[in-house]
Formats: sequence, C-alpha cells, structure tokens
Amino acid sequence: MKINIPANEDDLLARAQALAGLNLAEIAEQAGVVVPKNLTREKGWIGLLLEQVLGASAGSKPEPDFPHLGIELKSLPISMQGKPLETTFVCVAPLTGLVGASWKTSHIRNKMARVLWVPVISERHIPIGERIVGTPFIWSPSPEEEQLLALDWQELTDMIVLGEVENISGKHGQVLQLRPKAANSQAKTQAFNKHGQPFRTLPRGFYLKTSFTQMLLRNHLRID
DNA sequence: GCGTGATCATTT
DNA sequence: AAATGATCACGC
Repeated sequence: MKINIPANEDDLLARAQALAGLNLAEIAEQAGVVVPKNLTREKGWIGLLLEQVLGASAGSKPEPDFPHLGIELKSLPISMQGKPLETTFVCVAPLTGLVGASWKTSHIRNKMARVLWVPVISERHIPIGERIVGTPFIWSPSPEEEQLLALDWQELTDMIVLGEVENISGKHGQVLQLRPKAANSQAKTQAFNKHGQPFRTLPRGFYLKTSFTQMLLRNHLRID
C-alpha cells in the first residue's frame, strides 16, 4: 500500500493543505489506522500518520521524508492560540568525526533545507482523535534564520569537539539545543573526553526551541 | 545501538 | 507555566 507518492512540491503542499481543518480521527480512518487513547506509548504516532497519508517514504532512513523532492516532514504540536507546545526534534547529533566539520556540510543543515510543517492543535486535554490539523506550509531558512542555526550549531559542535559534551545542557543555544535522544538514560554511545580519550555517554539530538518554531508560524501564517 | 517518529514527566 | 532531561515504539 504505497500509492500516493506526491509528484512534486505543489502536489505535496496541496495534499497537506487538504488536511487542514480535519481532525486526526478522520485522517486515521482515511489511512486505515486506529487512534490511540494517548501518546504515552506512541509518541511518534501523529508524525507517522501524517507521513502515511501524505505518501512519505516509510522507514528510518537518514534521508528526507520525500527524497525525490528534498523535503522533510515535521508535525508541530501547537496550542489553540498557535503556540508550539514542544521543542522539535531534528536529528541525532554526531559526537565523533567532527574535526573539520562545517555547518554547510552538516546533516542538520541538509535536513532543515526545506521542511513541510504541519501544525496540529494538540493540547493534552484534547482527545487524540479530536485534535485538528492547522495550515501546513513549506519553509526554507531565511539567511537570518540560517545564521541563528549556524551559530548555535557551531557553539554546540565546538563543545563536543573539545570533549565537553557532558557539560552541554538544554540551556545552551538560542534557537537550537542539544538534549538526550535515547531509549532511556542508561543508553550509551561513544564520544571523546577533553583529553581526547574515548568514553561512553548518553546519545544526544538537536532540537529546535519553541521560540524558533513560533517565529516560523508567525512569519508564514501571520498568527499572534 | 542507531536513526526514524516525537511527547512525557519531572524540575525550575 | 515553561524548560530540561527522560522515555516509548519500530526496523534493522
């Protein structure tokens, strides 16, 4: 069941915009999937549902959701006032092989190059099936936005290269953070300490802060 | 364990 | 209330 692959960007956007105003129960029925009672054990359910109904290539491959279009799909939980309710996970953060790495060739820059944002009014008191899809839009970073991302990426990457990954907290970065991204706090991956010696530490991921995604919403949807 | 999809839940 | 750290599911 892998029909419905969008032919081009306009097709994809039109298809996403056709979901605006629908609730997740209606979309789930369309996709033939059951709506969970809560997301505690299915945290990625909404994102996977949207991938399915929009014809994204399934799987956990480290490439855009729509490889032929170079577009990444991101669902964005928002309040009824249009404010992001969560940070946005972008990708895992490499902790090794970073000597000589540059923003321009980074995995995260490639992922953020073109994104289809699909806001979903997702306040926790609203039953999953009754949550409504907002107005989707396709975005690429403006020069200013890319500069903000690049600055944070450089700061965080510098700390990692200097062996200070364990001194990085969610407080670092203006628009981009480095936070745990793992099955649990016992998970381990290799990194290097400040003496250049390898050691095992918690895997991390890059996340966009809500202030940044809120700015995107305002710029593209004129929401206050 | 890694990378995909994220939100949960505790701390500030 | 917002932000940070912890966690859940799935296919390799």
